[in-house]
Amino acid sequence: MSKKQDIMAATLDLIDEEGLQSVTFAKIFKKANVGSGTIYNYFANKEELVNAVYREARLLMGEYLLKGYDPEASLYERFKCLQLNRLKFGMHHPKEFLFIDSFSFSPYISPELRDMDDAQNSREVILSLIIEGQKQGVFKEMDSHLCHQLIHGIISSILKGYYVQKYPLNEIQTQQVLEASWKAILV
Amino acid sequence: MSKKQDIMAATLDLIDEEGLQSVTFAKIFKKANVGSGTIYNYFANKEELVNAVYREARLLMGEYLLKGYDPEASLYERFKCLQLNRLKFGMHHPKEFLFIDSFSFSPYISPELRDMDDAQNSREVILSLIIEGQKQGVFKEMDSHLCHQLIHGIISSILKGYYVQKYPLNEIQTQQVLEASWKAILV
Amino acid sequence: MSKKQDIMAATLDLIDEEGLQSVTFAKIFKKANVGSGTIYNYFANKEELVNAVYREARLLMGEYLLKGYDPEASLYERFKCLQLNRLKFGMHHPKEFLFIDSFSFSPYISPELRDMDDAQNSREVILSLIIEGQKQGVFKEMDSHLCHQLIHGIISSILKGYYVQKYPLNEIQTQQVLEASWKAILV
Amino acid sequence: MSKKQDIMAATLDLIDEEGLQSVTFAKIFKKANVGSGTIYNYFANKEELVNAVYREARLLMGEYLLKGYDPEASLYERFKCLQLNRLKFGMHHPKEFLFIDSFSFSPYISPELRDMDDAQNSREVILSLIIEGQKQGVFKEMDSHLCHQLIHGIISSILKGYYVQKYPLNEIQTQQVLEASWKAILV
DNA sequence: TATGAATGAGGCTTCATTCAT
DNA sequence: TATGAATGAAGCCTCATTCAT
Repeated sequence: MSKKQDIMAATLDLIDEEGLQSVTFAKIFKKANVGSGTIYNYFANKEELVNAVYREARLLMGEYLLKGYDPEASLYERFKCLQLNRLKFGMHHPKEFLFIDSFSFSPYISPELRDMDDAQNSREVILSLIIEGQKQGVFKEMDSHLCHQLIHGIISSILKGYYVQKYPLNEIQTQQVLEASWKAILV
Repeated sequence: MSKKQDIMAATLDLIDEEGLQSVTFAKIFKKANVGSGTIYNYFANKEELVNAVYREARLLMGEYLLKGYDPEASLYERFKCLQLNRLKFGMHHPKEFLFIDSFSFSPYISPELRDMDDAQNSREVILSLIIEGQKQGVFKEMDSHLCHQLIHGIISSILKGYYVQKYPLNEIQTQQVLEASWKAILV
Repeated sequence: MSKKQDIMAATLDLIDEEGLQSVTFAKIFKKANVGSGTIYNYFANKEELVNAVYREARLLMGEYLLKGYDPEASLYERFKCLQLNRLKFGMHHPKEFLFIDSFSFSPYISPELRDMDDAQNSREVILSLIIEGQKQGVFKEMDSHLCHQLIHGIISSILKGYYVQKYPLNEIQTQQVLEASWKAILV
Repeated sequence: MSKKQDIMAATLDLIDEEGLQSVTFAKIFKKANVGSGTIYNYFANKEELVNAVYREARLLMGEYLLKGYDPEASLYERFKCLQLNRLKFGMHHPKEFLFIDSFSFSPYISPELRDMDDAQNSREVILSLIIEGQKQGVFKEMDSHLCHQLIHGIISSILKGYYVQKYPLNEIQTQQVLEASWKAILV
């Protein structure tokens, strides 16, 4: 692994372990096993480092969200695929998920980055699906962004409870969550 | 207003405006109009101050959540009351809501405080209501904490979108959100 | 002496001893016997500190240059007074003189400060005197700024040689220098 | 041009543009178009580099000062030649002149180097000339080093004013300056 | 109780220097 | 000889905290 990747991985680990506010360069250098000046060969300052870590996490998530998405499948199948992908992403990449969730609206993250297109523009896919479902009379008529926020929020919230081990998230709970988010927006 | 309250109010304002990570004592002193030593008459250190602000916000929320709650009302009425109270609290106290939401799982907040009982123990009320609904066969059988997290998460997520003005939250949207959270957990 | 004055005195001493480029905060704090943060109660940063030291030195010099100046005295008396004052200032305040001489054109000193009026505007007095002498046909006709630079430069140069003990500067040498600068610009 | 010369030229340019205190190796490497390690093939460290640049400037000046010097010419002619050479050197090699002037008494330059003999020992020539003039009763009796410093100082000072465009230095001003320095030391 | 000058540990960053290629 | 990624000592500066008033 390159020094640059070492540094970024150590940064994400530390953010997850202690929160961004307590991540210092000293901790990063120690964990990444690099000299204190090495980071400046790759990042102009701390903010750029954090933004780079954020960008990488977003790219990873963007890839993940559309895994196995079949535009020809039924509305229900497509909905479940998107929601499951998001849930699985959070379960398999907790550090990335929490970092994105916490800092998307932090002043530490530059606005352009926050609004970056995910790898394959998953947001657009989900919004289209919502509008399609509403046109078919399957989903309740409401502001599409409100609807998006709603089903997205269910996944986020469930993941946060899972992280602190409020409950397990096995196959059965996973299905319950997907069902709940589907039913929430039905007519 | 007492100096203590001045300090706590200034702290919450600053956290809301700039994020906890960039709140310094110097800014608090300036905004609260007190001398730099004054705080130590009330709080042993910065962590205690932040925890006190957190505790106050939680107490305020706890009060709010059970406003107008009638234990004799129907399951549906009681559910709607609790969800609406949470939503209204977030709308009327955005600083408090966001602070609680962001820092409930932060290492900055002591664990005992995070798990504190609200003023009138609103969490217990909600959990009881969930279990009651499940026993009646109205709510789907699932882990009650999962269920709680689910309906709580819908409100939180909707509020965050509202704060960044993704959509309005008038009477009609409010009803849609309450309906969605109700339908999400029906059998 | 106040902390602020301690800091400024230590800074000037260090500049004299080691040159501005090697003056570090650590050295200043040690020599001034103050904590490392104390300086920021008085100066926003290192540049402001150095500029403040420069301003003080300029004010001191400005006062000195017009000491005992009698506008009614003869041209020769007035010329000697100004030149002697400059020489005496350099002999009695070598640190201030060298600092001003070295850094007046350094980017470290802000342009407004460099062009500040001395206490009683000694530069104007000298220039007037030069022009007056030229009108009387005593001084050679030449650009007044060139003439000013010439007689000023003699003093500066003589002082620098004195500082490194190339020669003594007793009463006799002093008179020789004043005579030389007077004769240099006669018709 | 060799890499070594590239490095030295870049260093002198940068010292002239920004002052020694802000010249970093990174800037030198960039301007000289060499790799960051290359310098260490030629100079053990930064101080040696700066001293080498200083030595080169001094050699260049030493050569210049005795250009066209005719030991057989009259005292006046020889004096004018030496003074004019110094003035012309400063006008044609401002970077070298200022660097020498600023750092001759800086702790950055090693004492041996500061007192180095110029290529053809111009200092000795000037001192001899002064003593000769005094013996002839043309120059005023005074410490020869004081006298040397005096006429040298006039040239230095005039050049510094010229660099900041206080006045032009055409044929007429040049002659005025030479005359002034001659008259300054006459009996 | 209220103040704010003083403190110093620790933060981020720079930059001369090394060393493997 | 030429390179530049890596280094870490040391620089400047911030800020929570103390203490004399």
